[in-house]
Formats: sequence, C-alpha cells, structure tokens
Amino acid sequence: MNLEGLRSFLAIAHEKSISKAAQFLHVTQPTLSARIRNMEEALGFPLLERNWEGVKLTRQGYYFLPYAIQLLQNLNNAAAVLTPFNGEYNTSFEEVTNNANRLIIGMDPWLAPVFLKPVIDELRLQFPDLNVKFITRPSQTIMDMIEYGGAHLGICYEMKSSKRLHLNVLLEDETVLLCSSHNQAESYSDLSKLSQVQEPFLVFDNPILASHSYFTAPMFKMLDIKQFRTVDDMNLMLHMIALGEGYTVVPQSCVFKLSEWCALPIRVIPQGKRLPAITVQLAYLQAPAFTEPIECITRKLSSYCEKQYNN
Amino acid sequence: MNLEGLRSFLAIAHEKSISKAAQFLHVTQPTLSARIRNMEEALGFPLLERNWEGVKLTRQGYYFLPYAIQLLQNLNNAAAVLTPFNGEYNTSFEEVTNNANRLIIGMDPWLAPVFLKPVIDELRLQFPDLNVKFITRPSQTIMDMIEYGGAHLGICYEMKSSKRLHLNVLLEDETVLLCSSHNQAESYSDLSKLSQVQEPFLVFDNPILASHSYFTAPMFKMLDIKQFRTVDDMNLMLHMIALGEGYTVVPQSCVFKLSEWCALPIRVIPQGKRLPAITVQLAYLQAPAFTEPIECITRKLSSYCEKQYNN
DNA sequence: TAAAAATACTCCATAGGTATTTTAT
DNA sequence: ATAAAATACCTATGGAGTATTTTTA
Repeated sequence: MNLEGLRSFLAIAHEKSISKAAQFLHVTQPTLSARIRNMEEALGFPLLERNWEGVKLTRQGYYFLPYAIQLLQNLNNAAAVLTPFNGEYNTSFEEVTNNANRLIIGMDPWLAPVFLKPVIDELRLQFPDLNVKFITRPSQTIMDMIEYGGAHLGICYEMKSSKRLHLNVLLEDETVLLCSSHNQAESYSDLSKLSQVQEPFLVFDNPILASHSYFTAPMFKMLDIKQFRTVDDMNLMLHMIALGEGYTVVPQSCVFKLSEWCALPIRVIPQGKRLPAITVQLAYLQAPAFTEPIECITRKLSSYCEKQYNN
Repeated sequence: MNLEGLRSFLAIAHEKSISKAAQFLHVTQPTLSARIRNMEEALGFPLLERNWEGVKLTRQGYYFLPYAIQLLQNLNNAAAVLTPFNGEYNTSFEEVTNNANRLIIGMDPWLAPVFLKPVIDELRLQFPDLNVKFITRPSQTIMDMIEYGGAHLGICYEMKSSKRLHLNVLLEDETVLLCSSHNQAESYSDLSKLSQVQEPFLVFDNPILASHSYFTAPMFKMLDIKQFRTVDDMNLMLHMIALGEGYTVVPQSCVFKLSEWCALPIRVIPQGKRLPAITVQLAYLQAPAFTEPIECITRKLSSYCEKQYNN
C-alpha cells in the first residue's frame, strides 16, 4: 500500500466523487478508481459504495477515515520536527533526538500513573545522574520499540512478542467495574443484572478493541450486554463515566490508587475472579549499557507489586 | 512512500544491517538499499548511518522509529477490527461502524475535560434522544475529520484550515505555568528567573512540537531555557510535574477547573498577557441533519465560556 | 440520455534482480 | 582479505493514460 493511495482516499471522501477527486488531484478517473481498488484489495474490505451519482464511504470506510488522516499527519509532523527551518534546527530537535546514553523506558499509558512514581523514586535514589526518557505508547508499540532497539525497558500488558525479549511478570491483574459514584452499587455488583442497566457499556476503541476482542467479545455475550458506546482514550472514558454516560470494565492496575491522581466521582467495583485476568509485565532486551538500572527497576517493581498490590 | 519501505526500515533497525535484513525479508541487499534511499529522499532526512560493519540509526532515524511502528500497528489494528473473524464480525463492529444518524463531535484531548460536561448537559436537556459519539484527537485531525466528512463538530485549538469550515471563536486563551505544589511559587512566577530553575522544561512531543514550534521556540529563546525533557502525553506530563520532574507552560483552558478532575499536587501560575494567546474554537460544516444541535451547542459553549472564563 | 464508475488495453517509470565496485578494517 | 554497502545495468511488474462499456436515474 502506498501513501498516495491514502491521500487519494481522503480526496475522494472530500469530493464524494472519484471523478471530481481525480480532477482535484490532476489524475484521470480510471487511475483513481484503480488506486482505490488496490487499497481495498490490500486492506481486505471495501472503502466506497459506488453510486451513479458519486460515491459514499462504507461503514468500514468511515471507520478507516481517521486512521488515514492521523497516519498522514503523523508523518508530516515527524518530518516537520526533523526538517530544519531556514537551515536551522528547532531548539527542541537537539533534545528530542539526542538519545545517546539515555535510558528509554516505555509505559502503556494506562500503567504510567501507577508505575511512574516508584520508578522515578528508585532511580533518583540509586542512579541520580542517569539520563532517563519516558515514552507512553500502547503496549504493543512498547514491545516493538524494545525489539527494534528504540527503547530499553517496557511496562505493559501481555502481548504476543518475540522470544528475544526478556519478560518479567509483575501482576496477574484482576478486572474491576467502573461506574459513576452517583449510581447505586447494587445494580453493578451483580454481573448477571448488567443487561438491565440503562447506561451503555463503554468500549475502548483501538488498540484495545483490536488486541483484546478475544477478552471482551465473550464477556459481552456472557453478560448479555446490548448497549455500547465507543471511547478512544482513557481520559475521555473516565469523564464519561463520571458524568453517568456509561460504565466499563478495566484491569485493576490502571485504577490503582485512582483517588490519588483522579478527583472524578467514580465507583470502583472489584470483580474478583469472575472475569479473566490480564498480565502486567516488564519487558527488556540485554542492553549492556543499562543492565544495572534495568535490574534495579525490575527488583523494585516486583517487590512494589507484591507489597502494594497483593494485600 | 510505501508501507513496504517502512517495514524494511524496521527490519533494518532490528537486524542493524541491510544485508541481514535483506535475507530476513527475502529480497536482495541492493533492493533494500534502494528502498531506504527512496524513503530518505521522500522524507528529506537520513535514516541510517552506514558503516563497514553494518548500519546504525541516525538521530532522525531513532526519532522516526516509533512513528513507523505505530503507523503500521494502527493500520493492522484498524484492519483487525474491520475484518470478520471466522466469517463473523465482532460484536463491537456494529457499534464502531454504525455512524448513520449519529452526531459526531471531535474534541482535542486537552479540551475534552473542560467541554465534555457542558456539551453533554445541554444535549441531555435539549435533544435527549440524539445519538452522539465523541472522538478525541489532536486539533489538526479534528479539523480534517470535519473537512472530510468524518465528524460534524469540533472543539479544538486554532489550526490552519480550509475556508469551507465554519469557525467560531470560543476563547482567546492565556497561558499558565504548571509546576509541582511542593516548589516555591516565587521561582516560577517571575519568568526572567526561569533559566535559574533546576528542573527541566517539559516539552510536548508531537503533535504540539510540530505545530506550535512557532510559539515555543521564541519562548525558549526569550526565557533562556536550557534544560528540556520531552513528554508525549498530557497524563504523563501532569504526573511528571506532580513528581517534581519538571515544569511547563500550557493554555489556561486545559487546566480549567483542574482540581475538579485531577487530584495531583500541581501549582497553576497565571502568566497574564506575558505569553502569546492561543485561540480555542468550534469548527463545523453545514450539516443539514444536525444544524439544530450544532447551533445549540455553539450557543451554549459561547455563553459558557463568557460566564465561566472571563471572570 | 446523461453522469458516474468500471473495464480493456497500451505504455513507460520504477522497483527489483544480477554482477561488480567501493570502502574500511 | 573480508564483510558490508553502493553502483551500474538490465528486466519486468504495475501504475497511469486513452478509449470504451456498463450502470442507473
């Protein structure tokens, strides 16, 4: 697949017509038809519904639209940062690209609120002069970053990974139900009654939807949940719940000590072993330069989890 | 540029050698050399430092790495959601792709905590049966989503945009300085003394770094700030500040009523007119189906901003 | 019949392969 | 001398164009 294809898709979405988009892009209509056909073949699903009066995006096309937009924008943004302006780099270019001699720690954005403090405390104590950079990305990205040499240590949920990675289980994480504090706990604590709840279940969109559907899909069937609403980041999720716009189920770890950093009126209802567990793990490669701090953090977090979490 | 090129780049990063990556990908070494050369030309910056003993990523290459990873993963994830498994769609496919008759409101993730409540309150009151979906994406994406017909209404920071979009200014937003509550306010309230502060300035990575460098770069020069640290999301930023790992400057709106949703010990120091303002605006296209709710929200938020903010 | 998209077919640009050269140790 | 990457050159695939057909209001 080709970036020009994505741009073509956007142009067609904009013009709602292949012919008009072709004019706009200064190519012929059959060329554009072919580009889209190729993309649809590569992706495995249709993007456009063809009409005699133009085209309309399919359901899949609408879902795909923000991906195409974001993808092109991300590339533009990266290029903007890395391209000198008037022959001179931005002040932050130096900082942003200088990763020599820097320990890079990746965390899943859900886990960062829990693990940032113990990591920073320990490093301050043991390696006060160490240059550390934190990145927050979805678990799968963190794993890949380590695999490809772009990060040294990752704290993330269990994901399929290569055998080269060292994995160190921190938690077998139980799930909890989140709802507004203004709701009665009773309606939510008995899972079998969930299907009678009026509020929708808040489903996380990607990357959760893609990587945890094996987890959520059976749960939805089991609990007979019919009303859904999708949400695309943790913050929005918490605000929606606080406003009584829905409820959800998340790993316990990501709301660990929630009240210490979140002031929203959210009720956390533990589910014990009624729902499957999700593993939180440390991932790293043998990195000669940073073996000591990595081992140190591993030890610290392991004991931290035992102490704080298992009681 | 080509997705195969991105995959090749990742393989090379992984193998630290073009020849080995070529073996892994089952192509010849010159082919892979050419792919990378093409990508470097397309991007406008070098990705690899060639050595006699292999290759190493350049600074730009390291910065680019997570983009490449994320980009490919996003595509995979989108495809995973849209591809039926065992001939059957996931339960959530229906919800995630069913946008017919649904008002789609996009918000910049920084602004969502501020504007979600008034919007939901008003819609509950005026259009209780309306089907609404919220998406949180960077401002530029929101604008494009509206432009390309993937969203109806956006709440975002000022960005370059096409003339078709209706724009409605909500706020001329002043900037505030954020630091840990444990620090003395004096060191931070006088901007000219900032260069003596020991903590680093926390710079947001993309998309802020790319789109607001015209704003930040002169500020860094003016204030003579030398120590930086990059951070890649709002949540991590707030936690870093709370832990005393740095300070930063943000638009006032994104910490408006901060204490209502954030329990972290963060001090907010208004800067008045000393730093340039950033505009918050509503964006929309004429959407026949939703003119009424859009107008209603526009009115509500305008008066909301006047009342709440200007006092 | 008219407007839009699809199809058939031709052509050339470019991606990929083979053979060889350069580079650095 | 060796291991890695670059270069030169040839080939073939695929993307883009022109001309034409299909579809449906």
